Amino acid sequence: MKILLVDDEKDILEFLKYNLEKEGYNVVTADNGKKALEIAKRVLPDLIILDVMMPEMDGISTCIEIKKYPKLNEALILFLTARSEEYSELAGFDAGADDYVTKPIKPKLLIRRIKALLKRNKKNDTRNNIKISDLEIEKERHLLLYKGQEIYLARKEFNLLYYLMTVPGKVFTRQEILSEIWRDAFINDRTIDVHIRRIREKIGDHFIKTIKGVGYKFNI
Amino acid sequence: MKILLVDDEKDILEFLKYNLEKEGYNVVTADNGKKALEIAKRVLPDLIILDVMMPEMDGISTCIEIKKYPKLNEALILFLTARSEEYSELAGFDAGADDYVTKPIKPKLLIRRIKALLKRNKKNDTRNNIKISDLEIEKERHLLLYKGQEIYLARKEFNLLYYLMTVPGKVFTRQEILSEIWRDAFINDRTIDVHIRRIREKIGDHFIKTIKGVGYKFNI
DNA sequence: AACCTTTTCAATAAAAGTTTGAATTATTTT
DNA sequence: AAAATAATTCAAACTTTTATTGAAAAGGTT
Repeated sequence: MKILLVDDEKDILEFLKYNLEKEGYNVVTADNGKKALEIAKRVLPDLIILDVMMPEMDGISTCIEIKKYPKLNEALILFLTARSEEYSELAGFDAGADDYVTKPIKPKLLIRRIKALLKRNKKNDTRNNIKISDLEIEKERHLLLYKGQEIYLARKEFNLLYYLMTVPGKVFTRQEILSEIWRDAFINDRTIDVHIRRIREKIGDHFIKTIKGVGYKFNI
Repeated sequence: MKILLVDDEKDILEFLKYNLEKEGYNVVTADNGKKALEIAKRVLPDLIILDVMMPEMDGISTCIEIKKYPKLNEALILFLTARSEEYSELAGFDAGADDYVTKPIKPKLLIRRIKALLKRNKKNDTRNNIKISDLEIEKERHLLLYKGQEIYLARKEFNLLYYLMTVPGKVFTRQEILSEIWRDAFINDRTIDVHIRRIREKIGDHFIKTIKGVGYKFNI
């Protein structure tokens, strides 16, 4: 989870960076709006934390600029505002903010808000999509793309491949596969083989590797 | 995101306020139509949730009054209605409602609807029109244009197609379709098929794709 | 009330997806 | 190398899901 943190005060930048990284977030910083924009375009952060009050380009203008970039359109925006700047709340939401936190910032509160934001957004997130080399799977659209080509997979096939791809390289035992894809149904062991074969027929043999006596894995 | 919540019952007011704030919304409340109007003018909420049944000024009248204020024109309106008040659905939409939820209110459902509303409004802000290749749907005019040709769809058909088109490519499960289009009615599963068929009859087969065992999607 | 449209239901047909067992092949163990 | 174990393949059998239909019910209009 990548966060871009933008504030003109070095102290705040450091302080927040420290606290966010402690939580396991991947943090990059910028000390003005222009740099923020540059970095954002390159890094494509999931969340951008913007101080509203900044010299030159303020947070709101920065936000508006950011929103002009299609690739950054999905990024969440969180504003930091001083208590007094009431106006900014409104202007900020107009500019496309998803939340705001007032200064002085309490790290715990900020982190709680961030978590809430990310959670709220999880569904529309591309985390449901998995791309490994030239194979891409989009859960929501029930779509498998191999070299850009759409390939249709039946439900069980789709779920099975998706499952294997969630942790590429990991060997999934038959037992694991069974309890994830078939839940509590009792099925013949051959059924898994057959589904694996079907998938292989469609995407080729090299993606799914059999580890005899152990299970199957998605080859990286 | 600011929400104005209007209901004459204190309990409901509190209950909903609590649930909405837990979701991170900014909630103000009013216990009658007049106060609601005053507060709305001052606060300019993004969404106003109105109980239809209220003493003095009911929800629909309040809605009409609200809509008279240009600054509040963009505010989304969601009605709370008792199951029995059949009339209110139509009257509500006429008054400018964007959605309604029937009592007794399940907070989770309400929140889902709110999210859908806010999202819908953010994305296709141009009056809820969707255009995909040569198919164009105009919500407000209840109009479907295929290659410029007007095609008439019955209400359920229209809503269903519209729903599928809100997120082109996404597979909507029967469950999702049911809870969006039929809300809390109990209908036979085949009913969905029948509506899909009727839509296909009118616009051709290639637009709506069946993903067996999963649901339907609007093909991009 | 008569008429028309829309929506739903229920029965059947069709299609697609899933599972199985037997024969075969591959791999590991003894 | 033979035996044992595990995986693959195939086609047939089976299940589930969706499509289609016509008729009935519900809603709305004139």
